[in-house]
Amino acid sequence: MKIQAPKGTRDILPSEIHKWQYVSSVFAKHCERFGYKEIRIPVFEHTELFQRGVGDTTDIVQKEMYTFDDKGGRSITLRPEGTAGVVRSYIENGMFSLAMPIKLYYDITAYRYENVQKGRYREFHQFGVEAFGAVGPQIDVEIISILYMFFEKLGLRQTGLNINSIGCPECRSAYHDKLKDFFRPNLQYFCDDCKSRFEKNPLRIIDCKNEGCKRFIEGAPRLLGNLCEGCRSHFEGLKAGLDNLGINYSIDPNIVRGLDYYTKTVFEFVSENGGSQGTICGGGRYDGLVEECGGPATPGIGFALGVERLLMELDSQGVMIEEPPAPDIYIAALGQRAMDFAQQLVYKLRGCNVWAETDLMDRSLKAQMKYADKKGFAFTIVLGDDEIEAGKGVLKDMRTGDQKDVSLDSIVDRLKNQAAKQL
RNA sequence: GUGGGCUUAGCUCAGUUGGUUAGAGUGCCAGGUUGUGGCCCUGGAGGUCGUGGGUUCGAUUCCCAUAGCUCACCCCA
Repeated sequence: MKIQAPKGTRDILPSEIHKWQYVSSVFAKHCERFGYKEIRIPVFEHTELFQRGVGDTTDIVQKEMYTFDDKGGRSITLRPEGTAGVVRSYIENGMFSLAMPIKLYYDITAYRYENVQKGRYREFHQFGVEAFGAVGPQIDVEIISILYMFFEKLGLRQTGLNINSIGCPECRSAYHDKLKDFFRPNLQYFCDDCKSRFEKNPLRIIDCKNEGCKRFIEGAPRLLGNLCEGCRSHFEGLKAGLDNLGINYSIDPNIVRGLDYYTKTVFEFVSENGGSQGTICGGGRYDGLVEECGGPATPGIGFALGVERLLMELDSQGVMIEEPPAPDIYIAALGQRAMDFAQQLVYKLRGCNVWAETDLMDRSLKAQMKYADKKGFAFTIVLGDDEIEAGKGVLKDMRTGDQKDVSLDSIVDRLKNQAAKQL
C-alpha cells in the first residue's frame, strides 16, 4: 500500500514555495514596523493549557484536539491555535516585568482534527499577533490596523472587516441571565447542543443554525445592546479609533468567536468572494486569559490569520506574486578536463554569490543545454577541450541565442562584480 | 459526527454494450546533430485500471463492502 500524506495535511512544493515565503516575509517585516517581535513557541503543549486557555466548552477542545500521552505518561496536545502557547510563554518567562505593552507576532502551524474541505486542513498555517498589558481601545485599533494595512500592502481589495463586542464577565453574566430568562420558557424545544449551551454558554445558542431552534432565538436580546458602561465606552473608543485612521468596518452583532477566552472586542476579516471558509482572519481581546492560565491579571488582544485562506484570497483576486528569480549561469562541459574545470568554476562563482550550476550526470552537451533551458538559466558557458586549450569559453545568451568568446581567466571576476544578466 | 461527488501512467483524462499484449496528451529519459536548448520527428521507461470479496468460462467494465480523495453541513484560520 502506498503511503500518503495523512488526511488534512499537504506538501508545500518547490513550485509554490515562493508564495509562502513572500507572505511570511511581508508579514514579518510589517509587524516589525509596528514594534512587534517574533516569538516561536512549541508545536505541542500540555493538554491542560488548551483546556483552560481555549475553553472546555469549545468545539476545539471538545472534539478537535490532537491529544496523546507521551512516553512519560503526560497528556500532550498539538497546538490547535497560537494564543494559549504565547500566553503560557508570557507568564513562564516573566514578560510582565518587561516594558509594556508586550508586542509579539508568530508564524506557525496549528492542528485540528476536523473533516477537511476547501480552505480547511488538519495541519494549517497561521500568522498571529498578541499584545499584552494595554487596557484601552487604542491597542485594539493598532491590532486591527496591522491587518488592514497588511492586506493593503499585499494588494488585496474587498476584504471586509466586521467588529463586535461580547462584553466583560460582569456584563456578560448579567446578559446571560437575561438570555436564559428569554430562552427558558421554550428550552424543551431546543436541540441537545443548545440545551447544554444553556448552562455553559447561552451566548452560543444565538449562533445555532438548527431550524427548530431559530424560531425561538428570534427576538433574543443582543449583547451589544446590554453592555456595561465600561464595555460600551470601550467599544465606542474602538469605533472612534478606526474612524480616525480611515479604516472601514461593519458592526456584526453575530460574531461570537468560537474560543471562550474572548472579552469585549472581537473582529474578523472576511472574503467577499463568498466561499464557506470566508473568514480569513479572526481575533479579539482576552482580558481574563493570562490570569486564567496562572499569570498576573493582564489584558491582552490578538488575532490569527489563516495563511491558506490568505493565499486562496490572493489567488482569487488575481494578485500576482513575483516568480522566483531565474538562475544565472550554467557551465556545460564536455570531457573530463572541462568537467573538472567546470566544477572549480561553479565553486568559485557560488563563493561570489552567483547562482551557477554544472552537469552532475555525465550527460551529453545537448542534454546539458536542455537542462539549462528548462531550468531557465539566463546564460550558459560551453567548455570543451578546445576552449580549455585556448583559455576561452563560449558564453551563450539563452534568451537571444547569441554567443561570444570570453576569457576563462577573467570570467569569475566579471560575474562577481556584475549580474550575469548584464554580461 | 452527517451527506453528495470522485478514484485508469508522475500530471490531465479517454476507453471497454464483460473478451487476447489497457490508450492519448503532457512530463521524464534517449536518439535524429560523436560540440549546443527552444520548434519538429523517432524511440524508451512508466499502470497489480484505489483495495478486498462476489457473479461469470472470462471483470478495469456488473454487484457488495471498504479505504482514500474532494465538496458541503456543524464549527473555525
